[in-house]
Amino acid sequence: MSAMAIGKLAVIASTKVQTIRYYEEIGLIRPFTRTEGGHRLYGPEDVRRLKFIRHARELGFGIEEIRELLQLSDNPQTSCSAADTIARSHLEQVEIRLTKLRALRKELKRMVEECGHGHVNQCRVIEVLSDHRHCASDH
Amino acid sequence: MSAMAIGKLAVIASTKVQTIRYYEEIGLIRPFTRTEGGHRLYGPEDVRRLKFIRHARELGFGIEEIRELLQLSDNPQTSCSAADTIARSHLEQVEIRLTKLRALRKELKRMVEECGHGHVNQCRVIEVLSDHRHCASDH
DNA sequence: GATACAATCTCTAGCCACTAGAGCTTCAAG
DNA sequence: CTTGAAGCTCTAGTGGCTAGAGATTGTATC
Repeated sequence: MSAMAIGKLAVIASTKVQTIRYYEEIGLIRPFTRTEGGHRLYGPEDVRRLKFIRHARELGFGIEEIRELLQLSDNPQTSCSAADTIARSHLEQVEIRLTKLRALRKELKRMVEECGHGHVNQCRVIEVLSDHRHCASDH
Repeated sequence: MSAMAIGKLAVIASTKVQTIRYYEEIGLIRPFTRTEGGHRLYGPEDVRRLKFIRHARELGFGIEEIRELLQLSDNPQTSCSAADTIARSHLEQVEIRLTKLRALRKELKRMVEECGHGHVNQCRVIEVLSDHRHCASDH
């Protein structure tokens, strides 16, 4: 009785219909059955699975990482260490991105603060972009 | 005498040859001439231009933003305010990304710190991913 | 039961910013 | 003059969707 069409699943999991079909194409999720006419039908388990996927995507995990995590959660007996490894390495990547982004912000801030508000030929924005040596920090 | 082939330009500007050809395709940079055989030839002005592009890319500017910035730097008489606007709005985007990334890191940290190191059925990593409500902060 | 219309179906192509490779031609050193 | 690196064009692939065309199905109303 709880079977639903793709549109409803999309609303529940805050996804787009096309995205669900895309996830099916790449083998992340499948409707448990179809109607005679070919419409996909999903159950509560599919809702959980799709929410899992979307949440992991929000946290920045890539599709292949998610595929692994799904496999793990499908097999509750397996050791937690694989999931831990994936999450840890993902965290590392985030730390790296954060560091880069902070350096970037610093540079951009300096750039706009020093903009002379005159003509382009005195503009620090253009000048800084023209020559890497004007940068205070690495990036 | 300072004319160089695409390979040398690529080395000087720390780019790949294909990337330069791609930039040409989308109209960011053009060789000032070609050899009879069709090989691209670049001069010092092209080096500066490509470095400008690469540097802006490193700072996270999109191609269309760079296209505008290039136009500005090509016309030193124009007002600086357009460049300023582009840089400022870019800075804003960076701030937003930073905020999101910090929330993300927090969540990931909590996730891996609470991982029980047992089996997946008690694993916080999987559990947190399974349900958004386990998250401490928005993302 | 007929009709209207929303929802779904498949298939193709596009986005961004490159990157990689096939198969051919040109250039420069010896 | 030969050789081999470097260049050429063209096509296709990456990730993670998103959008649209044109056909079909499902469902609510009369």
